Amino acid sequence: MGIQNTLKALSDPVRREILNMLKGEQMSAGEITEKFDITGAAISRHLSVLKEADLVRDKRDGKFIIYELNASVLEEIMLWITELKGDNSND
Amino acid sequence: MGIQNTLKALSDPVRREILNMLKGEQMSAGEITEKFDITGAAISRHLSVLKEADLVRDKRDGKFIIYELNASVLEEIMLWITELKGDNSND
DNA sequence: TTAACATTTAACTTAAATGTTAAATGTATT
DNA sequence: AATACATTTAACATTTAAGTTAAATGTTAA
Repeated sequence: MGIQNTLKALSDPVRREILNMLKGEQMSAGEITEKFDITGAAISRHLSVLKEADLVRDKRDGKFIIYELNASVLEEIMLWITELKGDNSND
Repeated sequence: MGIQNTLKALSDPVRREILNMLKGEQMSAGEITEKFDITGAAISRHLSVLKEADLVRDKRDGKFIIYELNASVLEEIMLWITELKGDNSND
């Protein structure tokens, strides 16, 4: 994990869009794929990058694999940025 | 500009380290280079990526080119993350 | 157990990113 | 003006990332 994986995952626009789609609701890989103009295989790899970064969680539901957002990892990024900005009110 | 450039710039560990070094003080390209095990040319390109993303500003001082942090761009990232996390207290 | 469907994994291609060395640019010094 | 110094830019090699198609895996239903 770590900030490197997280920022790498966030640096791709398709992956950011996926995260945004998962904000409100859980979705299957197929539903996610429908929203893009790239193949399911490509989406699947994007999902695995997001999973690697722990930005999403997945679970199987019958034929489908359902993805949900895990935004808690982003706390670390917030912290890194906050420190960089010199807001050390919590040092 | 935009979130894409910013996150792309942040996704490299050398560039993040540069930003961290610039947190407290301004530094010349040469001083920055000294801290790494890669050539000045490589650092120079990293600096230009950071500049492109408006994460740093530069100015010439005689023979030297001095870099300083511009953390204000990170506000946008904070906002994006905040929205993703569903903290819509400011909608 | 076979067929159909959903998703992932593998093999491959292409494009982009990172590093190197060498040349170019700009400033200072003599 | 010539040399030295600081930095950037160009040309190139290597690695990494993102996409494609095809094969593999896992689940459901006939």
